[in-house]
Amino acid sequence: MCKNLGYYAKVIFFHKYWINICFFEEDLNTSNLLINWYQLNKRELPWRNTSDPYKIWLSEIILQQTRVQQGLPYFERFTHHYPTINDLASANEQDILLLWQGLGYYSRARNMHQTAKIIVDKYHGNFPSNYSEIIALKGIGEYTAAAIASFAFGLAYPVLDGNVYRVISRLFGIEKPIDTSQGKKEVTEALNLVFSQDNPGLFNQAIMEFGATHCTPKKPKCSTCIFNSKCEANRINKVESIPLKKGKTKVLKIKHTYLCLIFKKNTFIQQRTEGIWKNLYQFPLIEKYIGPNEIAKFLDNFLENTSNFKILDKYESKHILSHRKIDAIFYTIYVDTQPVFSKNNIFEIPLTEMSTKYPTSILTQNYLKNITHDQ
DNA sequence: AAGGCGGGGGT
DNA sequence: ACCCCAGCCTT
Repeated sequence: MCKNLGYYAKVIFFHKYWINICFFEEDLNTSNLLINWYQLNKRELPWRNTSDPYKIWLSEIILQQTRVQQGLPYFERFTHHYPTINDLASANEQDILLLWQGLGYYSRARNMHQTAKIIVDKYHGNFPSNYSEIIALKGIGEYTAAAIASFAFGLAYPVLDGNVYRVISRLFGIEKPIDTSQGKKEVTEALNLVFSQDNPGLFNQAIMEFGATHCTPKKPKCSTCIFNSKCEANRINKVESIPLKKGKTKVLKIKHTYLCLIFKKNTFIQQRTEGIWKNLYQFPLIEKYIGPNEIAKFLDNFLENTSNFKILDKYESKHILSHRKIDAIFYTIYVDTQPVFSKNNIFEIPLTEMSTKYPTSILTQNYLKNITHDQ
C-alpha cells in the first residue's frame, strides 16, 4: 500500500517521464548493473583503500571541481606531510597553502584548516559520524557530506555531483537545465529511484566512476554501454545535448602590472587580503598596464625615498581562469638604495624564498621560473 | 537565484 | 574558443 502510494507520487511528479519510471520500478537492478560495472572497471585510487574519515574527507575536498588526475599528487603530498587530522590542525595556514599551491580554489585549503582545528578541539580529533554534524563543517556542502557519510560511515545518502547529474539526466532523458532548482529537483528525484540503500558507498562510487570514465561529457561510449537499451537520452538521440545548462559564466578581461624590485638579493612582496588568490603572496601590483617609461612615476608613488633603478626584464604573460582573463606584465627592477615603501603591507624577503616559502598564484610562479631560468 | 572562486585537460 | 571537472560560500 505504502509502496503504491510512493509509486504514484513518483509517477505524478515525473508525469513527463512516466514511461521511464515504470521501467525502472520494474527493473530493480539498475544499481546492480552500475555496481557490477564498477567492480570490473574501477580505477585503483588511494582513497578507496581506506576507511579513515580524515583521508576520505581530504580526498573529497581536493576533488571538488578538480579532476582525479590533477588532485592525485596533492592527496599524496598532504597525507605524507599531515598523516593525521591533528597534524593538519596544528600546521600553520601558510604551509598548508604552500602545499595547496597550484590546485586553485584556495578557500578549500583555508576552510579545511579551520575544520581540522574544530574537529580536534570540539570532537577530540574524531570525525563526526552523522550527516547533520558533517554538513555543518566549513567547506562541506551537500555533495561532500553525502560522500563522507556513505564512504566512511556506510550511511545511505546519495551523492549528486557533476558525474551523477550527467548519468541520471541522460538515463531519464531530463532536459530541464541542471543549473536550475527545477532541474536539480528532477535529477534528485530520479536519483532516489535508482539509489541503493543497501550499498550506498559502493553505489555512489560506482555512479561517479561511470560518469567520469564511461558516460563522459564528450564522446560517451554509448556503443558499449550497460544502459544502451534503456537510456532515454540515447533513445531520443540527445546524448550529446543532455545535460543542458543555462551557463553563461562571463569572463572578465583585466590587466596587471607587477613590480619585482630587487635590492641586494632581496625583494618586496605583499599578501592578498581578499578576492581571487586570497591570502596568497605577490609582488606589488598595479591593476593596469604600465609602460617602461612610466616606471619612474610609479616608483615615486610606491616609495617614500628616491632611488636610481634599472629595468632588467619585462616579462609578459596571459593567464586564463574560468572567470578571468589576465594580461600581466612583470618588471624586474634593480634599485641602488634601500627602498622604503609608503604602503606598510609590503615587506622584504630574500628573493630565493619567494618560490619556496610563500604561496603564490601560477601566474607569479611562471614569472619566477622565467627569471631564475635566465640567471 | 546568481555570481565569485583556479587551474588543467579535452575537443 | 569553449566546456567541464568527485562544489562551496556569500549576497
